[in-house]
Amino acid sequence: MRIATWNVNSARARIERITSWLERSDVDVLAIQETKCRDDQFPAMAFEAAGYEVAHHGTNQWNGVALVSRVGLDDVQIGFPGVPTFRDQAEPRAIGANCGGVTVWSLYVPNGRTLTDPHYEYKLRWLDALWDATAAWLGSAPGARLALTGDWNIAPHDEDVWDMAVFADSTHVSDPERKAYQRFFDLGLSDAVRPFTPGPGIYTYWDYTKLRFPRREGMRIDHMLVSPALRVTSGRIDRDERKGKGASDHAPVIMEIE
DNA sequence: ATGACGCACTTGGTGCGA
Repeated sequence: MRIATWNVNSARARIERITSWLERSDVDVLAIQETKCRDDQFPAMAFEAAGYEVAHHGTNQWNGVALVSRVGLDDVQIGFPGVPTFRDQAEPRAIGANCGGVTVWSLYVPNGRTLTDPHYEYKLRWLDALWDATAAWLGSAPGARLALTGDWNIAPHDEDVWDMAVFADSTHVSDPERKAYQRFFDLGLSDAVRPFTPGPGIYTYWDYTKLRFPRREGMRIDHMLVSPALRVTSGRIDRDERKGKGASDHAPVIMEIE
């Protein structure tokens, strides 16, 4: 089974590019982040015409997550237990479902903005709550087939950004964020894609500004974490999809599992 | 070549992104 995750930066603005990529890439399940629309605005029919079932969770122009699958889409969960709020608002940042026997989550971790912004504290709370939920899932079902995929908004190691000096005192590379991410490995999860795409210089996101993409100045912040029951046979980052007019600023990340 | 931000919105300035 082939599973992918992709922050598309608006589902509506990029729907033709997304469905074209899906068919070309022979992907069974795609976890989407930043759909930037309400449920009634999500272009579900375009996915259905391509043979995929659709589950979307979006409330306004911000955030928004979806799962599309051609191997089943059952037991859809909107948010995870204990998902935190920001300024008393529940944001659409997590959707999960059973896709062909694998519980796949599409996750859009809060950005954090700056180290002193309330959004940063929210980001850490959000990650802790996701960890608690994951620990509970794996605690009750140690053999669970689980994939936590999405835009984690964390560069786990220094080599996951092109220049650490540029990110001094920025989010995405701070110790608390990296520790919050590393804790997931304590649960037995592993990075499905990194063994197949060793760095340095391997990224999943490039800023639209300052010629970051052609200069190969990016960040590795989109990750797929999998439970021990999943055997991963390959992984890749589709850098070509970042090329050309109308690209998202993130590239799709793909894994193949048995 | 892979090229100089893009998307959304009670729409034209502002919020957000990383």
